[in-house]
Amino acid sequence: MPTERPRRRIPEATVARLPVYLRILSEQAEEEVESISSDRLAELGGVNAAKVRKDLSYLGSYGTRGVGYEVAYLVYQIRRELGLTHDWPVVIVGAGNLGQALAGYGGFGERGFPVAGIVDVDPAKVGTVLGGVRVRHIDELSQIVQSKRVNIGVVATPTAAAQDAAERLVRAGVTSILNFAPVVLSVPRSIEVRKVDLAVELQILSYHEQRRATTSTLRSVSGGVSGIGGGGGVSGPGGTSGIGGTAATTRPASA
Amino acid sequence: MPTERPRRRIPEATVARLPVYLRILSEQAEEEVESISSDRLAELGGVNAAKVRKDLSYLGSYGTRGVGYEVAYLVYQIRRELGLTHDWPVVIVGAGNLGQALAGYGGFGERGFPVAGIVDVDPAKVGTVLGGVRVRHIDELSQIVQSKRVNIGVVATPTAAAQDAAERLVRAGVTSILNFAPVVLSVPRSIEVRKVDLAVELQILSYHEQRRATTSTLRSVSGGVSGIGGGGGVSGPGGTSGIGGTAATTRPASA
DNA sequence: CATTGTGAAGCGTTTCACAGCC
DNA sequence: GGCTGTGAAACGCTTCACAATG
Repeated sequence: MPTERPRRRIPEATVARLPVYLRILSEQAEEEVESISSDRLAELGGVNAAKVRKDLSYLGSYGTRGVGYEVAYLVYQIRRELGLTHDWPVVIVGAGNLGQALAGYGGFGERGFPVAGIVDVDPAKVGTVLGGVRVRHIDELSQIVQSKRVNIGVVATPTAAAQDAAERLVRAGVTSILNFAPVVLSVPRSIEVRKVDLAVELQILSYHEQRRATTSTLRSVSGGVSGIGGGGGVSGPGGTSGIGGTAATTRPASA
Repeated sequence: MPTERPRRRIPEATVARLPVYLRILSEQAEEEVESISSDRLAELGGVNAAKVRKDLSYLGSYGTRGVGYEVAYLVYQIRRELGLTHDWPVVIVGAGNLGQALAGYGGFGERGFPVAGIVDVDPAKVGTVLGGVRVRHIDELSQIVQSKRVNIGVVATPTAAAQDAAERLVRAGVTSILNFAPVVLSVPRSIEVRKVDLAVELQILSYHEQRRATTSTLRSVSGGVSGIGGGGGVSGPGGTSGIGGTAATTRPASA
C-alpha cells in the first residue's frame, strides 16, 4: 500500500470538483456505505461518470475494477490532496451583514475552516460578539494572522474598502484570499485569489431568463414542471448546476 | 444605428464575464469617462485584451477602430444582452444567518434584484423584519411568486431543507435558482440552477495552500510581498481571480 | 462480467497575430 | 498610428469507447 504523493498536477476543473465528491463520500460513509461506483458517485454529484473516473484517476489508481471505490479510502485520499488533513483557520475582514453571516455560519468551522478572528475598521463594531468570536479592530489583523498562523483571509467589506482590506491581509502575511466584494483585487501574483460575486450569479441567471423570454415568444407560461425528486438526475438546461462553477455542462443520468 | 438583437448564442464563459465588464463600465461612466479601449478594460477587469474584444464582439461590433468603445453605449448593450433592462425580483427561502445577510445586503436591490420576499418554515421567524422585508411563512411562497412575478429563487436554507425548498420554488413557478446549500439540487432540466458553495471555495484555496507547502519545501516564509496597489495588474498565479469563476487563467497586464 | 483506467476524439475557450478601419 | 474585429492556432476540459482486470 503505497502512500506516495501523486506527482501530477491536478487540473483546476478537477480541483473544483473534488470538494463535491468529498462531501458526497462523507455522507455515504456516514450511511455506512463501504464501496461506491463511479456511476453512483456521478449520479449523486450530477456529473458524467467518465468525468468522475478521470478526476479520481489524478489522485492515483485507488479503485477496484469490477467493484468500485472504497469510500473511506477515497475520502482519505481526497482530503490529503486538498490539504484537509488539518484545519485552516481563516480571518474575516469586515463585520457587516456578510461578515456576520459568515462568522455565524457554523458550516465553516465544521468543514475545517475555523474563524480565527474577525476585524472591522468601525470602532462601534469592535467588541461585539459574532458566532462566538469577538470583533477586533483591523489594526490587530497582523497580530491575529501571526499568532493563529492564518493563511486564508476573507474580504467581506463594502466595495470601497476591499482593496485596502486585501492589502492589509497581504501585509499581515496571508497568502490566499476569498473575496466577496465586487471588485478585482490588485495583489501580488503569488497570492491566490478567488472571488464570489453574488450579483454576478444573479446576472447570469437573468441572462438565461431573458433568453427564455426572447428565444421562443410562444410558450406555455408555466409549462410542465413536475417530476421532481424522482431519480437522481440533476442539473440545468445544459447550464451550470451542482459541480463545476462556470462551465459545467451537466446531463442527468436517468437511471 | 441598428438596434437589432444579436442572433449569436453567447458562450457561457463570456456571459459570466459580461457582468464584470458592466460593473467596470458603469464605474467609468460615473467618472465621466466616455470612451475606453479593450486594453484598459482588460486591465481593470484582470483579463487579456483579446478576450475582452472577443467577448464584446458577440454583442455585435460596437467599437470604433483606432478609438475604442463608447462607454455609455456599451453599458446599454450589455444590460440589454443580460436582460437587465428591467428589475428581476427575487424570493429568498430561509431566514437564517445567510438569508438575513442577503436580505440586509443592499447591493442586491441596487443591482436590479430587489428582494420581493423572504420566507421560512420556522413560525418563530415569521414576522420579523430583515432589510426592510418582513419574513413570511413558506406556505405563502406561491402567492409571493405569483403576485410579484418572481422568476428567480434563492435557496438559503440549511442543507437538509434545501431540496424541499427547491421543489417548493419550482412548484411556485420559479424558473431559476441560486443555491447556497452544499447539495446538488434535483430539479427539472428546464430550471436553471447556479450554485455558490462557500466551503468549496475555501477548499480550493486549501488545495493551493497545501500545494505551496509541498511543492517547494524550501521557501522564504514570507517572501517578497509588496508592490501592491501599483498599476492595474491583477490576479493569482495562473489561477482564478476577478473574472471567470472556475477556469480563468489570468495574467497581469503590466503596462 | 461489472467496473475501472485511459488513449484518443470532440468541443469550448483562450490566445495569437494581423488585416481592416477610423 | 492606434485600436478593433476575427480567422486560425493552441490549449484545456469533457466525453467516448474499449482494453485491462479484479
